[in-house]
Amino acid sequence: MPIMQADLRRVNGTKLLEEIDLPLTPVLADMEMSGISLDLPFFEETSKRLEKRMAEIEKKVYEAVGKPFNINSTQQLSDILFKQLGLEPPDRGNKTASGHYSTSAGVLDLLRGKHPVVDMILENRELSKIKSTYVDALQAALNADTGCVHTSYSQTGAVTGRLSSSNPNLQNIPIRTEEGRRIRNGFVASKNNVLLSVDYSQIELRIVADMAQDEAMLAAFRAGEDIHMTTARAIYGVGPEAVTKNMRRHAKTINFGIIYGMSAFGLTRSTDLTLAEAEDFVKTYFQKFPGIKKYLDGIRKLAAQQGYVETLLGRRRYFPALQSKQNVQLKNREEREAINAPIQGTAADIMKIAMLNIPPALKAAGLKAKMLLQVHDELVLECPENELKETAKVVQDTMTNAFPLSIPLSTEARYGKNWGEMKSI
DNA sequence: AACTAGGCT
DNA sequence: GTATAAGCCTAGTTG
Repeated sequence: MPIMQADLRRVNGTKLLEEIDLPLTPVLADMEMSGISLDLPFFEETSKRLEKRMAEIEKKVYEAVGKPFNINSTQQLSDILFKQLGLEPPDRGNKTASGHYSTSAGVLDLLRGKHPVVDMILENRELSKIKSTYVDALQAALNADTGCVHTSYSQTGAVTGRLSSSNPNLQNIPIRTEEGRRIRNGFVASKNNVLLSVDYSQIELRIVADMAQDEAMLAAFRAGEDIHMTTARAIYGVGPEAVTKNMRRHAKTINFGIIYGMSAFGLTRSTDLTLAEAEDFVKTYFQKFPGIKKYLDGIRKLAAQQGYVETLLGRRRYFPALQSKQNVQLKNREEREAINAPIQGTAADIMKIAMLNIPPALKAAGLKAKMLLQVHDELVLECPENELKETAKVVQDTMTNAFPLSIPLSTEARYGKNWGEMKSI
């Protein structure tokens, strides 16, 4: 840790609220008050179904390893896999701090096919996460008077200026897996209303393009191109027809990597590329987007000189270790943080401005919609069905125009009776 | 309270 | 030589 998290929050916390941050508190208070409706019977049924399935898996696991144990204990599982069953720990046997071999999903994935218990554990892990953190916790958080769950937003919960959400956290509701995504079906619109979700498309990459003033990337966004497709064409040097799914996936990973200050080595960790291939891609990427390269070098230098970086709106984040060359690891880490902070922070600033502007814009248009949730680049609202189109237009316009960059911001809107099954507008 | 794991943008 | 992708919140186990 470069800085104690708590210290940074305290130091910046005062500043954020008093000097820099936007007067968002009443807006957040309204959202917390509104909450979002839960389909309680749905959660009750899901809980039962998962419980039954997990009991089946548990039984099979005990049979497969020859004895019962606590399936939720990573230590017990580690001993069973790597001592009792004699499986070989992959990854040169990296041990956790407690001296056990890791049983993380990444490790288990590499052990697939070596023993039948591995797949069972993986399924159990997924289901147990969903049940404990979501199905059960959300039911417990349901307010009986309102029929809604009411989160708490913190304006100073993230060092970058993002909001955070807790008790319950509604910014990490599953979506990636099929079973997880189903949880969203339990978040429903209240009577006669629909949910409307509007998110910014690739806002962070647009911010990078704007800050770096990289001509090629700006041009791609101006032309309304699929940016990952454009990147794939650039790094592979092929035409649009020749871009395969895999090429686009690699390009997407690189684009994300840029935002996080990732290295070529990091690329090999999240793709199937070899180090040589990854290095080659990064080199080509910077040749095709020279403005990005210049920008990244510039922000590293600036952060070291000043000891801080700023978002487009002047939100600062300090990096005390960056100026001393003592600890290389710490310095590298702060360097990555210094690259990410203005990007993530500017996106947060823009979203906050939009959230300030939306309620008055809705009011001026005579619309009844209410903002319910914010998930960093997404807003979830609720509105009467017959006001859907008009509401979407007001929200999208407000978000698009929240803060002008040298390229337009773009949004996508979806609606539905629940958060899991939404259609494009 | 530390550790491990895993959910999201 | 070593580690290597930013930012969060929550649950279960362990000592």
